[in-house]
Amino acid sequence: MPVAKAKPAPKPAAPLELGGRRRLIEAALRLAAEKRGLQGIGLRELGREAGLNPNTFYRHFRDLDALYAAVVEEFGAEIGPALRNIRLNAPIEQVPALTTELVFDIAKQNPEAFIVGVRELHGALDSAREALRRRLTTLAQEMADDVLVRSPVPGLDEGLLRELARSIVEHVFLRTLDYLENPRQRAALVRRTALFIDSLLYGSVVVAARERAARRPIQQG
Amino acid sequence: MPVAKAKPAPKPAAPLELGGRRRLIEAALRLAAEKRGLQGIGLRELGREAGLNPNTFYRHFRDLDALYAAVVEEFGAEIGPALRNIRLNAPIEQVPALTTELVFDIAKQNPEAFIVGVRELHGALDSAREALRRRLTTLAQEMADDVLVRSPVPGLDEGLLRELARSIVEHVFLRTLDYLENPRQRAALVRRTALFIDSLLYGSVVVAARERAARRPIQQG
DNA sequence: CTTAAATGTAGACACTTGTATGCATGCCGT
DNA sequence: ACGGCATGCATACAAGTGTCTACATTTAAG
Repeated sequence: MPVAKAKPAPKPAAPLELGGRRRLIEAALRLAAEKRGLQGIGLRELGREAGLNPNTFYRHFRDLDALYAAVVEEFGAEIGPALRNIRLNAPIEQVPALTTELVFDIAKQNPEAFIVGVRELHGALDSAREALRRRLTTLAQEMADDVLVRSPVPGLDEGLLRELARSIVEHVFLRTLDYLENPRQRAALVRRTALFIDSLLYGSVVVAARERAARRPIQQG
Repeated sequence: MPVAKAKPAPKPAAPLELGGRRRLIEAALRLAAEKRGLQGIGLRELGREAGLNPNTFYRHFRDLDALYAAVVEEFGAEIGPALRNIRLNAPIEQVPALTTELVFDIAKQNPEAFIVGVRELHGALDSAREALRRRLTTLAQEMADDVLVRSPVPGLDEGLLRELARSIVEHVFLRTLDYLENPRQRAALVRRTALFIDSLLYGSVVVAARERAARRPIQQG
């Protein structure tokens, strides 16, 4: 097997049974997370990282945009059910911390996917932003639904709740980046994130009440 | 003046009095905002965008990291005093909306700086993240100080307030990206952002009260 | 006015890049 | 067993890259 003229960087020890496509996706995650983001990866570099010929790329992906789509598609794909399970079953006052712990656990298991996914949420790739936004919107809608089931609050606008859920989900995912960068601060991050969630939810009740009072100031007794 | 062999892309109409360094910084912002981020820019492409010879880059910057530092340094540099002016002088209930409006106005005047700055807040460049974090931390500390001046709340931990201020500043800056992408949604974004700020601040009072009650449940009468 | 510094440029070099063409091998379906 | 498909590879091409050396022009200081 002829050796490339470039200095032979040791190929990553990818599991033998992984197909080329899988290897390319995981190589892309590694490179994007530690370097310049998805778009900073050349496909020759990608091939090297995957242990494949650069041309093999075109056997699995039409172009780099197709690779980006595949990478982003995986982000946060299976996190929803686990979050809902906690929200619907755990003691209510523990839900913020427990759901944050879960997201942190999953991030720890898939650090590159989280780093890349969260960064691209506001990144330069239109299609990636759209796909990731849909993901977060879905998670937020599920959260709002669960909150209404467990803690029905009369007068709380469902749209408002969904709105705040969207901000909460975004916030928690951003915190995974802080956590991955400083694993020793996990406990503090969980505490602060839970506080954030509590503050936002309790505050929304206060704000809603104030708005109702502003609209009909005489109606209380 | 010899013409480059590459197809002659029209040079941007930069003000004639701008020096080379300034042109390079602004070219970097334009390219980073519309393409692949700071690290996706080659310095030949940068030179073309700035209307300069690629080698001129080395007359102003030691390397690309030095350029990145210069770009990031400018982000949000003068926004603090204007925000404080509003927080300390406007009617309290209007502060969230007015400060959000101000940030949106400044973002509209400097869209590329905001796009690049906010993205790099969680980007791949360690030094950029650090510099931007310091910027946001400073803005958050000023906000917390101003809130304590205008709305002193007995028992509200100052550390907690700073923490939430940090989340608020981050959230507002993220919303500038939404605004720049959809200028027609400005009013809705301002309303929602103001609601977020109110909810977080009011909620923190509720949460603090609940924590005090949990610690000494008998002390109230 | 002169000199030094600042700033811009041309040309060259070695290297990398994305992508095309064609070949090779293994697997799967008939 | 055979043909088609999937998958991997080698080679080549044109273009772009970062950075070097040396020269030129403008500006500023003495």
